[in-house]
Parts: sequence; C-alpha cells; structure tokens
Amino acid sequence: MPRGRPPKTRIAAGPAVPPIDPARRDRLRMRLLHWYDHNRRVLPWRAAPGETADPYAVWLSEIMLQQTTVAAAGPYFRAFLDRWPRVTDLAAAPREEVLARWAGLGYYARARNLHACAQAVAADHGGRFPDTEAGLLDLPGVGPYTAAAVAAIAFDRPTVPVDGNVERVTARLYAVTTPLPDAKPELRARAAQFAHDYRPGDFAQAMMDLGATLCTPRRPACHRCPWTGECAAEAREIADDLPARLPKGERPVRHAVAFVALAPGDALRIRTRPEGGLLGAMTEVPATPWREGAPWDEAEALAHAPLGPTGWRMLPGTVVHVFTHFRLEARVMLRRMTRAEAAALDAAEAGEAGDPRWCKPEHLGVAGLPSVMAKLVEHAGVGGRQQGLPF
DNA sequence: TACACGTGGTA
DNA sequence: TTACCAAGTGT
Repeated sequence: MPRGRPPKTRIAAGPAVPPIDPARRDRLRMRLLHWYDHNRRVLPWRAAPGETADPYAVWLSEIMLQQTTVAAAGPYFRAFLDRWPRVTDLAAAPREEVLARWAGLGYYARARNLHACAQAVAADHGGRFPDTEAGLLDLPGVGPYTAAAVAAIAFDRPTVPVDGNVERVTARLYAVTTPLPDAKPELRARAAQFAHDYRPGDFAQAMMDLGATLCTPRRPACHRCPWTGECAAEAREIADDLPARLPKGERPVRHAVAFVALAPGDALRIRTRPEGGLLGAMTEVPATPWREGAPWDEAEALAHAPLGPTGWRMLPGTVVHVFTHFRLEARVMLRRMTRAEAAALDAAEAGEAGDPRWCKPEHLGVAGLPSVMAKLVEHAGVGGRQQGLPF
C-alpha cells in the first residue's frame, strides 16, 4: 500500500463546454492520426510503430520533458536508461548519484521525485507501474499531465494528456481568446472530448507533435496542418495571437558573492544544499545569502567567507544567471589555501550542515554541479564546465 | 489560487 | 540583450 502520502484528488470536471459533434471528432482524429503516421518524429523514448512502449521509459521521458526541450532531455534520457535499464535499478541507486546525473537539467525536485517514484513502484507495486491514470497520479512527481500521458502511451488508456502543446492547439482549434492560465479549464474540457479507445497513445503524441512542428507558438504553418479548414483561429486569422497570456511580472535581481576556495591540487570546496527549495539537495560552492536590493560590499561579503576574511581576492566581472522568477548577479571571490589552511577549514566546519568537503577537479563531474554553480566555478577558472554529461 | 521551481535556445 | 518559451508538479 502507498505509505502516508494522501491520494491526489482528480481534477474536478471542467466548465460545461458544448459537446463535440461525434462525426467531427472522428474526422479530426483520423486526419491527425494519418498525418502522424506520415510525419512521426523519431525520438529516443518512442517505440517503433506497432511496438509496445516500455512504461518505465515512457515515464522517465515524460518526467524529463516537463518544461524541458526535446533536445535537452534526449542525452539525459539515454544516459539514464543506459545506467538504470529498469525501474528497479533506478530505485536501488544511491540518490546522490541520481541527483548528480540529473545536474544541468534543472527543476531538481523532478530528480528527487523521480527517485522516490522509482522506489514507490519497486516497493509498493512490485516493480511495475500502475496501469491506470488514477494509480499513476498517486506517484510522486506524477501530476495530471504525466499520469494521462503514461496511461495513454504505455497502457492504451483513452485519455488526452494536456500539455502546453495541446493547450495551444486546442485554443486555436476553438479560437479560445481567454488568456492563459484562466483558459486552462476550458481547454482541458475541450481536449478531453477527443478521448477515444482507438490509438489513444498515438493520438496523444500526435497532438504534441502537431504543436511542436506545425502549430508552433509563433508563425504556425496552418497551410500544412492536417486540420486546415477545420480550425476557428485559422479561419479568423488569429492563430498567431493564440493562446493569449496574462502579462508576466517583473523579474527581481538577487545579488550574491560566491567563494571559490582551492586547496593544493585545485581541490574545490563544495557542500550540499538543504533538501527543499531552490537547487534542493544539489551541490554548491559557499556563498553569501542571495539577497534582493544592494549588491554586496566586499567587506560585507567577507563576513561570510570560509575560514575568515583574509586571503580572498575579488575576481573581475559578474556572473549572471536567470532563473524562472529572479535573476542572479554574482561576483566571485577566490582564495588559494595552503595544506594547513585547508585542514584548518575542515576542522572549523566539521559537522556543519551540507557536509562541507573538498572535491578534486577530476571529480567535479561526479559531484554533479547545477549549471549556475558550474558557471561560478568556471568564472574562477577552475576545471571549467563539463561538456555534455558529466559521466 | 498563485507562486516556486532551472536551463538553454530562439527572435 | 531582453523576453519568451518547452511534453508541469508541489505546496
């Protein structure tokens, strides 16, 4: 039985939308599937036509693809599947290795939930993924979209996963001018009307392929669309303006000073961030707090420096890294320590949270630095960012 | 419900 | 360079 975690409630029924004419529904479905059969993209996680998709591979790909481009996820998907061919392998892996191999992909809660989900499948479901949408939804890191996607693609369940592509395609098909995110309930309800027992997995992937290749955010190729002549936005020539979105807020700036401490042999001082929140459980270099408002004064920053304020040199330049909801502008301070100083730092920080430690440059890849940390370290001229995957 | 949560590519 | 965007989930 699932432990502790309360079951996630299903999305309540959306707003009443006019029922779709079954004949039109079937016509649109068949046109899209026909187009898909002739324009199907070859993707690393996609089973060959007629072959059964591996639920583990489908799930792994869907987690990696959340808010992430196909190009970015592809190499990670191959590496994970190669390293952990079955979900029970992933469940048995040390979490720190899973996090390290995820480094660079972003949204690190996904990696923590990925591991927790694999362990739940192994421990609570006999190593097999639940084959229903509701069962999948109760897994950590699996929300309404992913539950529907895995159910349709891996288990032929007649459900329509709604991602950003499907929202856009549906908004245009019905010329829904309500801005996102307010339009989400209506778009979900509209999309759900396409649910059908015939090739539900292919239909789901076809909708996403359509959004990714023709019904694109900008300058959609309506003249090549399998639904040309059926689309309300095309008829009104407003496809390029849909879906509308509420204006986004300002992105505040946070300032920090990072401390790159090097022991003889260029071993780098690193530690593990706290479990939750930004970059949770990932590797970092020591730094001042990341604060809004004024940049750090050098003397002020040095109060946070490992082993005290002496011996540090402020490097020229600023590292800029843009997160979803703020921009980080960081300076970097560098200090080379003697063997005695390095030992003194170990003594001073023994037992501190985050297990402060030294990492040889050749082991940085194994530690798995998030991109922002890799940028800071590279700015100090240490190691440099790993090219591609760190393993 | 609204916000937190990464990163890299594109115009 | 800024702004937007990409197969969303958790709180």
